[in-house]
Amino acid sequence: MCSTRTVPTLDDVARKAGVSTATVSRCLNTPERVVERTRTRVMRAVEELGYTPNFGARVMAAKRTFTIGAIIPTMENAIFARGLQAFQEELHARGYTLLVSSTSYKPEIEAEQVRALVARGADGLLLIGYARDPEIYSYLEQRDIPALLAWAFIPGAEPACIGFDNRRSMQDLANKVISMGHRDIAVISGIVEGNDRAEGRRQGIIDAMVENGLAPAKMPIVETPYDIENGALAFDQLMAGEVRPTVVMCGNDVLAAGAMRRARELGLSIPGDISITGFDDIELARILTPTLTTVHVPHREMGRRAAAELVRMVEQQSDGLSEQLESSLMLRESLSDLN
Amino acid sequence: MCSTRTVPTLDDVARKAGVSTATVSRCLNTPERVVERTRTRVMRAVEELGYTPNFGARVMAAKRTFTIGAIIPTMENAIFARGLQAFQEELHARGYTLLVSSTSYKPEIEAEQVRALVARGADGLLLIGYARDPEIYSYLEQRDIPALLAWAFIPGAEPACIGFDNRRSMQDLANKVISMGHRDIAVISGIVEGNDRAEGRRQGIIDAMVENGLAPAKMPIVETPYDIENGALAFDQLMAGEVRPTVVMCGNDVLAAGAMRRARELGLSIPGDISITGFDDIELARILTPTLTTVHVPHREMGRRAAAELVRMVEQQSDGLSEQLESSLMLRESLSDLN
DNA sequence: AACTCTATTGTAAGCGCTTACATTCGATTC
DNA sequence: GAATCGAATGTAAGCGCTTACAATAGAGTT
Repeated sequence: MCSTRTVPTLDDVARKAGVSTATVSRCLNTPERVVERTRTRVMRAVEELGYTPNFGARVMAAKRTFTIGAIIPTMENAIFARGLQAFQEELHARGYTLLVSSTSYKPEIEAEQVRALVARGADGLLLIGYARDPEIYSYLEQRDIPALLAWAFIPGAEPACIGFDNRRSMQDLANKVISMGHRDIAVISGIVEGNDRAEGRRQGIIDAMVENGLAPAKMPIVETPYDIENGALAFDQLMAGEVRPTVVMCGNDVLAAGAMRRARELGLSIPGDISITGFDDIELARILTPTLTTVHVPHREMGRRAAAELVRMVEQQSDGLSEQLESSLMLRESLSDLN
Repeated sequence: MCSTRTVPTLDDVARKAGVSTATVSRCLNTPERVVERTRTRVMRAVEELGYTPNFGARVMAAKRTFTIGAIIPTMENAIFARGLQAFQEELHARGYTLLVSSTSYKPEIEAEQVRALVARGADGLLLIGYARDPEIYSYLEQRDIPALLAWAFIPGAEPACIGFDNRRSMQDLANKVISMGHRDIAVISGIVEGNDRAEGRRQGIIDAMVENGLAPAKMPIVETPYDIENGALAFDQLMAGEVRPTVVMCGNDVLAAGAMRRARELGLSIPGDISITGFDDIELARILTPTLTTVHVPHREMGRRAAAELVRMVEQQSDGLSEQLESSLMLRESLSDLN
């Protein structure tokens, strides 16, 4: 009750309970190896002192923390939020704590964050996508820290990944768009450098064009950071081009929302004057007017599975098993059928 | 290059550079106390070995981590995202690392997360709002860990807070609504228990009614967790009531988005048939159709200032100075003037 | 040249915990 | 009652780092 302002240690507990520090430690870590009578005595001392183990010391001595780290490009938009929430819930259910940190899409910060998390004792790491400084991978390998990649899928890749094929998914959507009679496609892509997901999505559109005998070289592409405002700006640029596209395919829903806002501001009707598509199927997609045609990604599922697999890796029950999830097309109002 | 699979320690570096461990430690922590010639030699050894300090050991010996922890109710919606991003950026600029963890709005998890973060060496903590188990506060006090509360403002409160007056802000909006001729107000509130912000906002509406001679007792209120789907459901409930409201005031923008979606699904025009208001002014508010009338909260500003103040507290330059930020009304299309 | 004094470096004692190994304790068996 | 054996507990050696204090080296002084 009275705050002594000095943090109790294992020793204090041991002294108070009249046992050795080893016994206290065992009560905390392997209670079944301590006889009930002593255990309750020790636990009472723990309670009364308000003792909490010193984590640093614990890590140093035991090398296990039950902490998983996740490094995401940004917390600012909803793309990762839902998957991460599921990831966290699943980890919690398995007795692990999640610590999250973000890079603001700056690759040079990522290495720093990885070190920070590892240094703070993360038993395993969740990273987004593949593209990153190879030193990060060798660092993790040297430290023997298991890592799992999410939001991407590349068969047979190392480290293991759980996600979907961004390229293929976007290609499916583009095929659909083309089948609906669209020929003049414009693209608002996320920044491709250092972002394999954005790259894959852009490439998927090109694949579809080639597949359908269209010339991808002429296709206008604006590359811009993922946020609403930039989506709007990019839309402006596209409208300033020579050929007015019949559809603007966006690298994600956030860009699409920005594009839609600007279209409306310019007095263009969607999908009457121009169609717009997104990617991710975040909640946004269903509350926009018109509702957004996009690619649905099973974020929660991905988060949950990633948690399960990463825990398995940390506990040495798996070397990292990649898993591909299926995305699906969500055809909604923002895409018109020209046929 | 060749991974030895054994992590180098201070000792290894010292041996390789032909100096004592103390000198290596000094090179890393107080380089100005080491003469240049030795320093470069040591640094080369560090490089070649790929040495990174063991954090646990460091914390244990030095008791400083340059880590700040933040515990937020959820990562899943955008309410905290922007402020947190700003918080993180500002911390980074000051040489601190941010670790985030979320409670999924479950109060009982919060204590656990606080311990987890403190145990992992957080020098200071950012928490959201006031309402929480008092034990958390006494725990932090005992450990002497500075904490700062954000997203709320209560003058003279302890610990210090940086935020805005939720109650007063919502009252301002409600006054505006009433001044536009609305008398039949319905409310979709967030869960009030354990959430002082939701509580304050709801209360602010009541204040305004009283102030304007309306009877708050008759006002229909639905209380529901903050998410789009629940906003939609709550809207249904409200529409099933006896008196059809002319306006639905929502506890935040996310609930408002859900309400708007459902209104549209029911064929109601906004604001023709019914007005809707939100709170927070997240990006969503401007891309909804119609655009959402809401209360603008300076999230980035709040994040930045919180970071600055918390660092000051951690570095003992402040005992925690509360700061009130101003919110402002954003009058947009979703609210109609009945006059 | 002998002597101060300061800047640099080294020595070694922890920080709080886990765990291998040693010891003790009881119960069981003969 | 002595011997045996497994379970419970204690002892103590680290884990990798920081830092107070001690030792040493150089630079100035006289």
